[in-house]
Amino acid sequence: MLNKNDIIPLYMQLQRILKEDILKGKYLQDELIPSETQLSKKYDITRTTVRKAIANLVDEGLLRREHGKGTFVSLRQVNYSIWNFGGFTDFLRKKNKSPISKVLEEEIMTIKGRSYYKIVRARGVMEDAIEFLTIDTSFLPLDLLPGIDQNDFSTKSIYNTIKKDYQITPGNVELGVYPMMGNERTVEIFDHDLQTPLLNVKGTVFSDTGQEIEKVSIIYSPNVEFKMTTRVD
Amino acid sequence: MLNKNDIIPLYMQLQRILKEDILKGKYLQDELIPSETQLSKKYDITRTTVRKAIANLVDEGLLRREHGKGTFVSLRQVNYSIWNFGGFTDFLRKKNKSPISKVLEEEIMTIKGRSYYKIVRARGVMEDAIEFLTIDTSFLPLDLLPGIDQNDFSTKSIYNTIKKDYQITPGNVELGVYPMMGNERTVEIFDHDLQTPLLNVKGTVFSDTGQEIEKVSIIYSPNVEFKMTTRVD
DNA sequence: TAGTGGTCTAGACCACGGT
DNA sequence: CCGTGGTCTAGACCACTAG
Repeated sequence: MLNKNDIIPLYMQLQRILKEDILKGKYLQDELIPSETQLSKKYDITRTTVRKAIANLVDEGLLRREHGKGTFVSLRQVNYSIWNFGGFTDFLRKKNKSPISKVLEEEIMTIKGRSYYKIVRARGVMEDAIEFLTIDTSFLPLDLLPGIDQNDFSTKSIYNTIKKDYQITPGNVELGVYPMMGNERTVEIFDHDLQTPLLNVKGTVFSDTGQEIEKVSIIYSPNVEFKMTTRVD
Repeated sequence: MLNKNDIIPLYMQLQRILKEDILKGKYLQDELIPSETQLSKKYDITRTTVRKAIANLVDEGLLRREHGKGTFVSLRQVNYSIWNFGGFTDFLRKKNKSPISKVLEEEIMTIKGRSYYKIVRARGVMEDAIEFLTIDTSFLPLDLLPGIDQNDFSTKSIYNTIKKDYQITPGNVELGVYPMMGNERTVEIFDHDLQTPLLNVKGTVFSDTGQEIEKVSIIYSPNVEFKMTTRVD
């Protein structure tokens, strides 16, 4: 039952109950869950509130609605629309996901006489299991960001660290999109078929003063969609 | 204003209006849009309906809500659209190249009760030899663009024809980028290795009145770079 | 025809942010 | 304090699906 005096909104409480029921197997894949009307009576809340709970679970990819038929369990792979760079952590937090980073490599290296901190991370979400969504390789110039290599970026956001500790704000990004074949590492991390081509986005992030803050290469999991909106004239 | 008798839901109509206002620059980055109450009064609909429109735009990443403050434009706008979206012919002309189009397929077909003119073209440049850069598949709705199938698009630009003959101006474009493997056709046209993955951009072009003008799928040659500039905040 | 989800109204009270 | 967004109620009518 729901607690109407709880700080937690009713739709969230219901959402949690439904999610647990689904994950516990009370409702099986492609099975109907109770109708909106039934749920609103059972929990003594309005249909509007039930709909909000269900809408969120549809967004999360746990449920699927079919007009005139009902609401079905639909445990498909989640497709995340990622069309931006800077906000991976924030993007997932807004969706009530728990972002995860795993550091794969770290190195100080010199390119063309300039010293860089190179860090490779697998990034994803923690749900029932860990699902990795991207593999990010970053090159951060040590002259501009001294000591940046002393951070633990398995828990912190690189962008927030640059903003807070160095008072540098990322601005323009130049990026290119390239197709690539998977390799041993991507197969291991994304658990995809070796034949599946992947997307690789390479970019340079500049501060508003025009300084090069970061060079980055992002390999996207096949489960991620790369979408955007723009204009032509 | 909104049309309460339209088949299109009110929240969608409002959503479209707000989206266009944002993309056209009526509201600038980090600027407040009118409050939910103001919008509900202006368009004579309830706050619930306004909220649904805004919620969708927040999901799309065009808006950001802040409790107690208001709703802000939060747009990571792509400044430079893909170089051949909407401007392939003009783009090449400006570079003193000779654009070439070869029609591969043409067909009138019906999708979900709507009639479309489907045209597949290989597009490229004529230098010493012909070099094809993209394979474009366009679906043009015949109810909106009657007689569009009577043109010879091996010499004319689809966009210019739409602008001049139908007085419709392309505006927003929603697009997704996907990696794909080559096939017999791409190998023949681009003369690439079958193992090479390619980029496929799929998009929908809308007019400024929100009508769907074209669905398009573009396969890029390995010789083409897909680049753009954007911003993070 | 009965039941489902899809949309919408006209209210209400609350929590948050800035004055 | 007032205006903002966040939640919720108790209805209503519609469009779709299936028996």
